Amino acid sequence: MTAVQTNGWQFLESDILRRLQEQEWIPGDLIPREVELAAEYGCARTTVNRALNAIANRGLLDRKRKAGTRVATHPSDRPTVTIPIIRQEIESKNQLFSYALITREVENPPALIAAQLCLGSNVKALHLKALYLADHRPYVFEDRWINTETFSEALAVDFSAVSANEWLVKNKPYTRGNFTFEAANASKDVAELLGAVTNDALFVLKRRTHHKDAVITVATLTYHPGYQLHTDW
Amino acid sequence: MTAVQTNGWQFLESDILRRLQEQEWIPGDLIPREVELAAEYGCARTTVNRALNAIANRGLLDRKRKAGTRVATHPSDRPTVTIPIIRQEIESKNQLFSYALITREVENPPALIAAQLCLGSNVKALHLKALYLADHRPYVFEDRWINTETFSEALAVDFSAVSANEWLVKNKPYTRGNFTFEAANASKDVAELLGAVTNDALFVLKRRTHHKDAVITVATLTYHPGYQLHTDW
DNA sequence: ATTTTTTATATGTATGTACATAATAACCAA
DNA sequence: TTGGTTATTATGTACATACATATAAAAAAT
Repeated sequence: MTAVQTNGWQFLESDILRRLQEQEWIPGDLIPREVELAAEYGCARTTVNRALNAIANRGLLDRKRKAGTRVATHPSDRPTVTIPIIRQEIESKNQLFSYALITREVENPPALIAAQLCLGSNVKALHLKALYLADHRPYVFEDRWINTETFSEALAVDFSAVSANEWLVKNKPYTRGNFTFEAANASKDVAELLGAVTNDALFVLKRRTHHKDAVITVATLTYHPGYQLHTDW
Repeated sequence: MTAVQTNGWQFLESDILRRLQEQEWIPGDLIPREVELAAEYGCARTTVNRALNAIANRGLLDRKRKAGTRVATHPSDRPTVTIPIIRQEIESKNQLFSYALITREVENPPALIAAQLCLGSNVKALHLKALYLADHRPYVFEDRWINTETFSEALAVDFSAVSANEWLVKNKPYTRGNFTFEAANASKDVAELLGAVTNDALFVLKRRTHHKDAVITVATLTYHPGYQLHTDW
């Protein structure tokens, strides 16, 4: 599947991965030292170092100074789930992307949201509800709160044309945060919006976005029935 | 939040990340060349190379020979969702892990499963159903098919004591495959097993595991109501 | 104008060397 | 034994250097 890399350190990487797969060394085992592998492969220790580090970054090797390099004992699956910008996700399926703002209010968030936004009580925030559509069919419903204390620019933006999702990506890139995936039964309101039946199981993605330690926004994305998030590893 | 790295290339990495966050360069921009950054920071080009590559691996920079290094234009969120071994996941919450095999049959899989296992029609496979418990409460229900053509050793294993999950990790480590996350309404049977109510929205994880291009197993993991998969990035 | 060829150049990779550092292992003292 | 000190050593990092390679941009040819 993966093309052969004739590179050097990349060849080394794939060759050592092969040896791991073939269980030449089993989990917990100490593999040969860098100098030994360098001799075996006829290359510099630097090159071995680079290859082993690449594998260790994937979590398949544990490396410690002086202790040597061991085969990881908990080879937990670490697939990288790429959560795309919604527009990109839809357009990559060759479907027409569209977006509809439902409500835009400046109001007091419920306590839980306020806590997540690190807001004091009785501080208002910007509350957006919007629907993203693929080929005019509901794709995902977004319920978003934006912290206007740390992020007052948002108040000046009319999110009817540009989605908060895209606007934020464009104006506050390179932020961090966290995600939660879960399943939830559709409420009557959400079911109506998504063309679902009340109580349908829906895939829900909650995200909280920071920018330099300040919480910018929390969003709950409720996907249409049947949505699947896919990943290889 | 992140500790300051005094390392060198790691300092460089975090400093360049900072400059990205502060939008010194915006998406699409060409950032200074390696030699220029090396001069600016007073280090070798090798060091800059390492730092920039680390950032590019995260997807925040796009690098091309001769073209230079640009700030990525689609900073899609790429959190690494670590899907732990179930035992580890439970024990890391300081809960008691237990496991119960429900059924173990060698039988003809339904067409869809047969296709996923790359099996011809009328070829039997090993079918396991099991329940994983945390503090004696149902945690996740596993419905697994194992390809006994590519993986005949499994037939000799009695999965009543060791879970297929753990046995596979131990005996066929370093495999690859793919995942699908979705939400599903609980069937009557599954609801009963998981202590849920029929129709409850449950988080479902489907995985297909390969070993050197041969499909080993497909598994559907249905989590207890309220389960959340969490990740930072 | 369009296509092809050439050139310049930024990143990619490899190596030898040197020193730093973490952590085991060996040693010694109580 | 137990506890603490020291020596050893495998990996971590940095640098100078050299050459490879993709490719954008310039030059030449059509």
